[in-house]
Amino acid sequence: MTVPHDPAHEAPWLANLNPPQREAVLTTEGPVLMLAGAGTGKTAALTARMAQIIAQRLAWPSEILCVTFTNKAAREMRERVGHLIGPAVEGMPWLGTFHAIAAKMLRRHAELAGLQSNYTIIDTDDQLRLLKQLIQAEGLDEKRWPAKALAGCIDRWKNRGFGPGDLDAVENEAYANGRGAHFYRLYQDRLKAVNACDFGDLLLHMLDIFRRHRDVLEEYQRRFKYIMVDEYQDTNSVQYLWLRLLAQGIEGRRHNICVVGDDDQSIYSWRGAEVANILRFEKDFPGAKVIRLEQNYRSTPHILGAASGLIKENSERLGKQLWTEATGGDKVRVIGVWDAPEEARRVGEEIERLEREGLPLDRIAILVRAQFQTREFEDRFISIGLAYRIIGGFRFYERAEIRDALAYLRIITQPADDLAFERIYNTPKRGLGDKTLEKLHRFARAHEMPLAAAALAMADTDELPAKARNTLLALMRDMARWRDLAKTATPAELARVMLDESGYTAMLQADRSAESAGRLENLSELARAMEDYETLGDFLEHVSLVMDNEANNDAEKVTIMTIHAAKGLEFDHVFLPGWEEGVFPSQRSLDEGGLASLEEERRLAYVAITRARRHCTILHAANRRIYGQWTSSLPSRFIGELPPAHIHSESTMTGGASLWRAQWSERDDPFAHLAQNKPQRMETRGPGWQRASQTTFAPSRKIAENTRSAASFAATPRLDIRIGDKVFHEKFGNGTVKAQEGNKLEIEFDSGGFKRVLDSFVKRI
DNA sequence: CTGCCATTATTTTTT
DNA sequence: ATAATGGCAG
Repeated sequence: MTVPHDPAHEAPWLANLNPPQREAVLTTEGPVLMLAGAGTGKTAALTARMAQIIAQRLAWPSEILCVTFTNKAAREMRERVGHLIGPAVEGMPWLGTFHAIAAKMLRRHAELAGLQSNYTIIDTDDQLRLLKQLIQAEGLDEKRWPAKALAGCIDRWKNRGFGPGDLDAVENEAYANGRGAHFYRLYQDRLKAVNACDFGDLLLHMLDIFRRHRDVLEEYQRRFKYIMVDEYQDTNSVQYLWLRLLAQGIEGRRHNICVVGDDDQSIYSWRGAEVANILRFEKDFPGAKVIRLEQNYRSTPHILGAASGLIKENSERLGKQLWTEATGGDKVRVIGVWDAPEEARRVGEEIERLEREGLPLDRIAILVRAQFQTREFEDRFISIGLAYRIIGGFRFYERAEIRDALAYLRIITQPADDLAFERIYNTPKRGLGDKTLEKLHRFARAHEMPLAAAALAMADTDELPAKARNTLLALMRDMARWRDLAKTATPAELARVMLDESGYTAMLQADRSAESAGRLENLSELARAMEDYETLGDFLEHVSLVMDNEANNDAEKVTIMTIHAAKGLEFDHVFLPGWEEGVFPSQRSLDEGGLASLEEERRLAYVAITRARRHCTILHAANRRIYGQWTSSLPSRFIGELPPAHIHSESTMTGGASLWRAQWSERDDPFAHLAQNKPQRMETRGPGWQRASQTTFAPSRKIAENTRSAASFAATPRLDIRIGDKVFHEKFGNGTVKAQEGNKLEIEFDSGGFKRVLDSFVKRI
């Protein structure tokens, strides 16, 4: 007995929703555009909407298409829907990333794209190698026409939904004087020949199939009664066309598509995302209901005020006014410092203060514009023994040793995978070189067979020197044996055996360099990860689509990452360093993108500020080393655009930021003497200048002091490590423990350095 | 085929 | 400054 509108009998997923959220959840029929500002609970609304559809029996879970951009978002969504409606989510096969869903469809219809259903998804590494071969084979100068440039073009074309035949004259000119389409076609043919496709192909092939095979398209149109898309402002053209085909169609039925996004958080246009997609949604789907989520549940009024004031400078907005019921809170702090080392020092001190006040480190983040900025903080935090983690940079599955191991696995499941063969055929070193590979290629091409088959055939001829022949024969025999083993062993067992018998493990063990211990560790981590998979195919599908690894959530650590990586996250306290012209907004975007990319930088700044829940601290330095060159810099224009009512400025230089700015405009380069390392002239200046110069030129003493303070609230020491032990550190390699104080160790590294590090960062060896 | 030296390019990143 | 790639000599 359901009583409508009676809160006591209301479905649990409707509780705690505000009116617009509720409207978005209850408007299940017809097109819906949900404009959800930062921190306004869009995921809550989206998951509730799914729960509503399923619970009201409007559709089975298998009849809902729900697309996200990242695996993380897909995981979170699945988890939250499961929380609301129970185990029925297990039956949501079409909740996932664009690529995962397209890959799944393509496995079913591979033959329509000229592939077999067990096609390989290649990564950018393989892609680049393949392109290089093509460029070489065509006799092009790779210096003049780099493979990277071609890869970039192809990527762009695929993002826009262009096949080799769809390029106009301008696009065709973009590579090798009008041979763009030619190379694009060669590349596609080559991929087809090795039964592979790249990431872009997953969507492009499916789009092509939908267009050419009405029956396939209609099957999916009938199946998907409801379509939901997260982060719609990030969709590129193929994704848009793909969605539009699926959402349109069937006569007489409502287009039940609901997209969620925020035009102010569109920060991926350089990757092909088209904000225009969200801006024209109402035109694409006439009668669309537009719902604005504007109540922010994350940040304090000052933080929202600062962010809103900044984003107002942009044109081309759909417009939203964020508000909050929260009151109080501190203003956004803007701090000017002398140089980048001081910036890192300052942030380190602030974090130590917060830590003493009881704020867990994992609620603090440092968000930077570009990866290179992380270094300064990393160095500083190592020396004061502050626990941090850097997100981004090298991902697990991108490491060379992991890729090698995966290539071994790929060649087992897919003997025609030439790219995998090339990758491992001389790794570890077997004495096989380019010459032999070239002969294999020639033979393979002549007989239209994969490299592995060519190797087997040539081992029986006199085409190769005896040594190479024997080596190849041995390798092929190994592969045959592993392929046999694959039938009975679990994927993890197979991996361990292969790495062992191929000599790969031995190669790393013999390598005494700093990284080899970590590489071995990574490989056993890989084998461990494989335990979760029944078949090798499942595992390989997983790694090619899910490149992230969510393993290091263990200890409380400060997070350092790029603003891009922080999108969708929130932290109590956020530090935003490097707000200087040329750094943020970045020089490159100012140079090449004009107003549009400046606005994207501003949106990025908006995303950065809105990550903060309670406190936000912006920093800018007067001097910074860029590409090894000391450069003076001006505070970012974005700082000037923050409403004064919501910020509090301070500076380590006399007179604060305003005076510093005034002095800056008086002369061409007041800091030039510093770049030339002449500290003596500093004595004649005011106390602020002295302080700045002192911290710049005599950092060692200060570091020593701070190190003490950091150790004073140290945790308990590790009992398994004592002085004299050999240990391994991810960044510095092997070393010997010279001293132990709390959880800090002093280690003399084999590479020659003497460092203080946290004991949780080292392993005993 | 391997090791060494020189040249070069250094935003953001998912899938 | 720095790391990573590529060419050339041994």
